[in-house]
Amino acid sequence: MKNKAFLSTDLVQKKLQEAGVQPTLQRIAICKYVLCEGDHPTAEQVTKWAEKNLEKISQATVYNTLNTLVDAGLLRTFKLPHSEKVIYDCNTHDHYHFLDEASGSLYDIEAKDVSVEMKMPHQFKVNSMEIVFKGNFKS
Amino acid sequence: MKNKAFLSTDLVQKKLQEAGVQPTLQRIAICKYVLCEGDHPTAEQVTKWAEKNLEKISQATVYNTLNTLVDAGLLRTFKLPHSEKVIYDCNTHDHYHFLDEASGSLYDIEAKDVSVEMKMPHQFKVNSMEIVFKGNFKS
DNA sequence: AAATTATTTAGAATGACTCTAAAAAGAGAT
DNA sequence: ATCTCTTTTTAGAGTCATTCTAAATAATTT
Repeated sequence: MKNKAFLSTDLVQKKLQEAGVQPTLQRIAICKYVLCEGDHPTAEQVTKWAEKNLEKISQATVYNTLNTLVDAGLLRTFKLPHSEKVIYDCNTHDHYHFLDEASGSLYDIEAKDVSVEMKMPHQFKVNSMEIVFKGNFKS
Repeated sequence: MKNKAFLSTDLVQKKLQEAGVQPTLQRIAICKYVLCEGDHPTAEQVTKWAEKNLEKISQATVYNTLNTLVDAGLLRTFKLPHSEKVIYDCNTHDHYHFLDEASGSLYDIEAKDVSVEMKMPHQFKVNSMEIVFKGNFKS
């Protein structure tokens, strides 16, 4: 399911610069995780990973960096009903989510694979939708 | 849009008893608001209303009462992406929501008025969906 | 290398909500 | 009504994810 290419330091650096973000040590490291390895991580998971993979990093930097990446359009955020924690998503295309209720795992569902028909009063002009499918994933 | 019947004290009391909840003064009052007058209120809005309509009420009682009503099945809760606050919904039937992005107003969308077609891999067994439509409501 | 600007950091602050333990209110039996 | 026993209510402390603050550090420009 998770199918992300490894990104070299150079490539991450380039990505950051293209997005107008100064590629600092901390940002490059966090990007390597959230843009590749990480699968819908929370700030807590990013912090745990960063503490293992960097000499030293502060909680605040993790949040600062994630917010910077969101502002730069490299990440998106959302929350699920069952948790207070923000989830960071490197898939910035139009898509929805499937939550496996047994494991808590999240899967991306492409917008093109879902069609929604609405017979609602014409006063409602819909610009966008957020959909969370919940159920069981059987591999 | 808001189309709720007035509920007398007696009726509220009966509703609470049927749900197995002791009808105290505070609970009856809060029910009158959340089951009738209130439109997708937050705890903050319930507190504000309660402070005007009761001699005295504590923040904790508002939360206790709302949680009791949720446990009793008289209310549902959810959150919207743009706010940290829990929203209390007296519509406990299967339904979705429409958020008017200009005003922040919420409208119920009946599940029967929406049909969702999914062409997703068969490993996904969907049990339920949460949908938030966002756009403009033009009355 | 000095000056200017941007980033990182520790720790305090925030905000919505929950917990704690004591006071008050109800319910039931006598 | 009165005495238990249980349930609610309450004020205030606590929690948890996240943001803010202001000082230290690093990077970039001059």
